[in-house]
Formats: sequence, structure tokens, C-alpha cells
Amino acid sequence: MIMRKKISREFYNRPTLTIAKDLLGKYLVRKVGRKELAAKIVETEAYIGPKDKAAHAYGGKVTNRNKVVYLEGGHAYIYLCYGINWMLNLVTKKEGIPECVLIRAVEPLLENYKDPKQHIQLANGPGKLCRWLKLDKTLNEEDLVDSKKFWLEDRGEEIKKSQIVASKRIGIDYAGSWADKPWRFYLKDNLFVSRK
DNA sequence: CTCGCGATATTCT
DNA sequence: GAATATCGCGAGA
Repeated sequence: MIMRKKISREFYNRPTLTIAKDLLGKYLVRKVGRKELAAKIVETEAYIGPKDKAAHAYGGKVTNRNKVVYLEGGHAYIYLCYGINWMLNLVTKKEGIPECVLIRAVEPLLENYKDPKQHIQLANGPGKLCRWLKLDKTLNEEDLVDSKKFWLEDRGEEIKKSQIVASKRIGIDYAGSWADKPWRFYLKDNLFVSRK
């Protein structure tokens, strides 16, 4: 018997760095037609609002793209990067505070698979996990607390503090000293994280 | 194995 | 017009 508890609004109304760490070991559930895809989160990055040069909301600016980040915690912020890859973010904190957590890698839950190597390759990167979960702009601005298509679950997995590794974020060298913040978190020794 | 680069579309200057 | 929170391929070592 697997415990399946949908994550509620309160979860998202806490400090963003805390949420980024707590998300490890939680599950994303995505409903496509009759099928349900589930994947365990193994890697995240925090983006802290107006003061974080690497964040889209740096300086408190609002654009058509990033306005979703200003919504109440629990919404999905999905946008296109490099014209090809969708990125999944979870909005945190109250309305008006533009903070979010980028989901960088997940472990797909599969009943059977032939090649373990392929299994790992399915979702070990922010663009790939969106492809696997069939996430695109139609899911942007989706409220994950209410949604019937896409939400998060706690399946009772406990992650010990010693299993969480903090490191620098990836792909944001343009952000100067902000690029050095240890705001990327992943599960130690997990094969599904995007990079070592 | 590592490295370099092109794809491709949305956004901002 | 330039930049971008990436990916996958192909060349070379």
C-alpha cells in the first residue's frame, strides 16, 4: 500500500530554499488521457525573486512571460528555452513575491523497461523531463493544488539531510556572483541527476 | 572520452 | 537583432 498524499497550498507558502530541499523525493504526477505518469524529483534549483540576477524576475520586472512567478505558490511556471526545451518551475510564496523552484531532473517511475541506461536518459535534465511528462505552455499557469492534469504527491519517502547535496546552479554564468550561490540541490549518489 | 556547435522560438533591447 | 535556467550529434583525441 503506497501512501499518496497530494501536496497542498501550505507547502508552497514557505521559504523557497526550504521548499527546494523538501521537493527532493516528492513525486510529480501527470495525467495524459487515461495514463498517469509519475516521477520522483531528484534535483532542484531555487530562484529568489527580484534580488537574484539569474532569475527572470530580477529587479522586480514583470513581463508577459514571467508574470506567473508573481502568482500565489503552487502554480506551474513553464516556459520555452533556446526555442526547443520547456522548463518546469514551481512558483512559491504568496502572490506578489516572484520566487520559484526549477525542477532539473526526475526519476521516471516505470513498471517495465528494457534498458536501464535508457531509463536514466529519459528525464535527467530540465528539458528532457518536460518532454517525458508532456509539459508545454498549455500547462503554464496551471494551479497544481487544484489541477486534475498535473500535481505533486508525497508518497511517504523520507529524505535524510545527509542525502541532500547543495551546489552551484547550472547554465547561468552571466549572473556574476549570483551564479555561485549554492542553490541547487540534489540527492546524493542518485543516478538521475543531470550532472555531477 | 571531451569539446564545439546548430537547432529553433519567444522575449527583451 | 541578440540573447537564452538546453539537448544531441558529430569530429577529434
